[in-house]
Amino acid sequence: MDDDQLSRVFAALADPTRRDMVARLAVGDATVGQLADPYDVSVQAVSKHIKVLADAGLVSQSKDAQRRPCHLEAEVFDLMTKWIERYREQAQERYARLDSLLDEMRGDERRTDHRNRQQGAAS
Amino acid sequence: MDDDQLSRVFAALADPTRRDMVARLAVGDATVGQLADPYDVSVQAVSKHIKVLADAGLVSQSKDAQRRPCHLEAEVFDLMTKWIERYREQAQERYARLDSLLDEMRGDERRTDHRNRQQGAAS
DNA sequence: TCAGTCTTCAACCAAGTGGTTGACAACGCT
DNA sequence: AGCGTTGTCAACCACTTGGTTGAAGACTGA
Repeated sequence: MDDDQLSRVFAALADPTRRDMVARLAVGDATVGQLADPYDVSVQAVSKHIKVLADAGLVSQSKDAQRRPCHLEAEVFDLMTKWIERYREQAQERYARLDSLLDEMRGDERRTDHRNRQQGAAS
Repeated sequence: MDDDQLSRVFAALADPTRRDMVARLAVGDATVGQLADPYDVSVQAVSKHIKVLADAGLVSQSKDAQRRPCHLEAEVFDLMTKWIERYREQAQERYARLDSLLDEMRGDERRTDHRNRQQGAAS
């Protein structure tokens, strides 16, 4: 199921430390130790983070003696982008359609009224 | 600051049920009850899910008597897309740069740290 | 072979998450 | 006023998660 991977990818990127690592890896490959360096957490914790990223398919690891260089897999990003774009466009399209519809009937009551939304929690 | 919201957005979309709701809301606004209908979980659970989506800024709620119609906020998707695109492009760019570089020096070993990956195991 | 380096595995812990049920606030309808 | 509807809040529970420490596997180098 593709859905499952999508969940893993989103979950993986929900953590700021892991997003940071992705940013670091976008610059170039790095070993676990090199990735762990900037943070003051244990190497084991970083190793776990990498495992999460790898399970999501965002990162792959190769072997270099004891080292395990991490490499960013760019393709998986497409999976996300596709999902996002799909619903963003759909929503915006609907928005536009609605605008013209409201423009037409101006004052008629449809059972869906957008427009008067009011964000509750804004800090 | 912004980083925090990005975390919330990714975390919100890591749940398949919530992604499903976003898909549903992309078609048109819906009340909590309408959103809860397709799933066999309690309305309270759905209410919680919506709260998560709302906290992430993906959804807003308006008032219609007792009802709380949910509305998809398309703008926040851009935040994600921007983040994703940034690192995807960066990684792909690096990839291309590396390819031509390797093509040039074919076997020469540079001491520029991030160049020495072994990349033995591709899928 | 033996010490040192790099990484992962295993067990554990505090905090967070998705689910439940019960209570209740807010509202429309008789 | 009283009832049914809609949604949220609060407390609780099982499970996951991000962190820790300790041990061990895999490899290099003397």
